Amino acid sequence: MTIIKSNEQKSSTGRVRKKNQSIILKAAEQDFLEHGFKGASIKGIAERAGIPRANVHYYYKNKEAIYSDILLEILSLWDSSIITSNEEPAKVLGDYILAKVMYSKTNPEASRIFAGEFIHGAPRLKTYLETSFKTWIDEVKATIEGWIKQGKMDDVDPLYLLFTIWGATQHYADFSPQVTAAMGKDKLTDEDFEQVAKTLTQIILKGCGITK
Amino acid sequence: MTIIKSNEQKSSTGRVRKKNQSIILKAAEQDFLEHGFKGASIKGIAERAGIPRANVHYYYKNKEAIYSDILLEILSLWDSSIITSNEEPAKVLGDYILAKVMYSKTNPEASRIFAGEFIHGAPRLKTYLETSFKTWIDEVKATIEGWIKQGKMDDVDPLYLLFTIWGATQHYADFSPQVTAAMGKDKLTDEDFEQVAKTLTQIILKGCGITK
DNA sequence: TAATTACCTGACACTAGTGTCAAGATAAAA
DNA sequence: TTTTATCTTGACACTAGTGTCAGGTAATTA
Repeated sequence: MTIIKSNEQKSSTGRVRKKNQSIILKAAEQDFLEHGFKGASIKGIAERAGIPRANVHYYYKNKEAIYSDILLEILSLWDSSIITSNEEPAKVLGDYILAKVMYSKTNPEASRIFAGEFIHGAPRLKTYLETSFKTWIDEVKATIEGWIKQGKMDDVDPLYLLFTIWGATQHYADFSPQVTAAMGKDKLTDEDFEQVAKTLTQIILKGCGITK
Repeated sequence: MTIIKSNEQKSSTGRVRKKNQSIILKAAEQDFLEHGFKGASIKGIAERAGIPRANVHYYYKNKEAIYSDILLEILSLWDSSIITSNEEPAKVLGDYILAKVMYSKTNPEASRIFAGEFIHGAPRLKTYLETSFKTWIDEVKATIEGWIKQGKMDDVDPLYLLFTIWGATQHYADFSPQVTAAMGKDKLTDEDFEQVAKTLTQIILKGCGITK
């Protein structure tokens, strides 16, 4: 399997197909989340989805095909929060941090599946990392380097800055049990997430010497 | 399985036992790393270790028992980097960030297994999170709150600060394929890690208003 | 060096999971 | 309302993985 292409559905009007695929994908996401790719099973997914296993096989050749569909959707979501270069650093980075925190709040499952992929060596993301990801990175890097040259912020390695933002924001989704244990609550509230974004923005902007 | 206690070896002089357990654990760590807990198999571990499966069963009742041993060792490592309260914030936090970055460099496998545990809901860490972890957190929280009261740093939620440090430092181990892809190299060098620690310390200390 | 204890492993009897297929049921199009 | 394409599912024939045990071999200890 090599991401990028997928969704090679048997041509059809869809409808029943669409509904069932969605049920299967939802069940699969849960199973992958709990057990990881290797640990998840079509059997388990079928049971969770409440349909016979053979029916899952009717829509998806195998586990890889299901996972591929899920990963593809996650990637499109992940990429979409883009840094635009026309605004001031404070605005751009602030927006980006907020978007990332909200992503952790709204799509913790996606974040975790994505993280799991990296933890296990990202065997299915090689091409993605070499293509669209690399392009995106290079653009952002150039933008930030521009800011530094213009004296709009301290001389901070753009990549380390990005990694810091990613690590700090994704942490709330990926390490959720640790976070909630530390905070002594079952679940973070909307206000908690807002506060996280605010604090993080404050630390990082100030830490990079961005005043305005 | 409920962490905390383990290592209930059949009493013995050890030696052959010790050697073999170490071989098994090393192989198991790799297998867990690649496939996650559920995805790893005793069969796979035995093959990787180069011994018959029945021999693995001689030392370990089942997969849980192996995993338990590994997790226990990781936890002891993780806890050990402690924040001491007698020094100035700049020194304490700087040391802590450095220690965390170096942990990511030296023990990426441990970091990833630990992360995997959280991603999959941390079913085996519940007691840990409620006991030693919680105690540690509360102490550190008090220390940082003390610094804030003394005006040694900005009013930043201690927990959010900690999460930021964890997320940012662990990122280099847990998301290693993403990091290397972004940086365009196969592996981070010692200098890279030093630079990471330096940059991170700079951002976070300055970001929290710690000047000295 | 004999006796005891620790270690090793092939073989067995499972359970879990996979992928395919044929025959029927539903839905859509003609 | 046929006819045709889509969908459904039990059943089959696998492969992968588990845990135990008996009868050995190698180490230790007396």
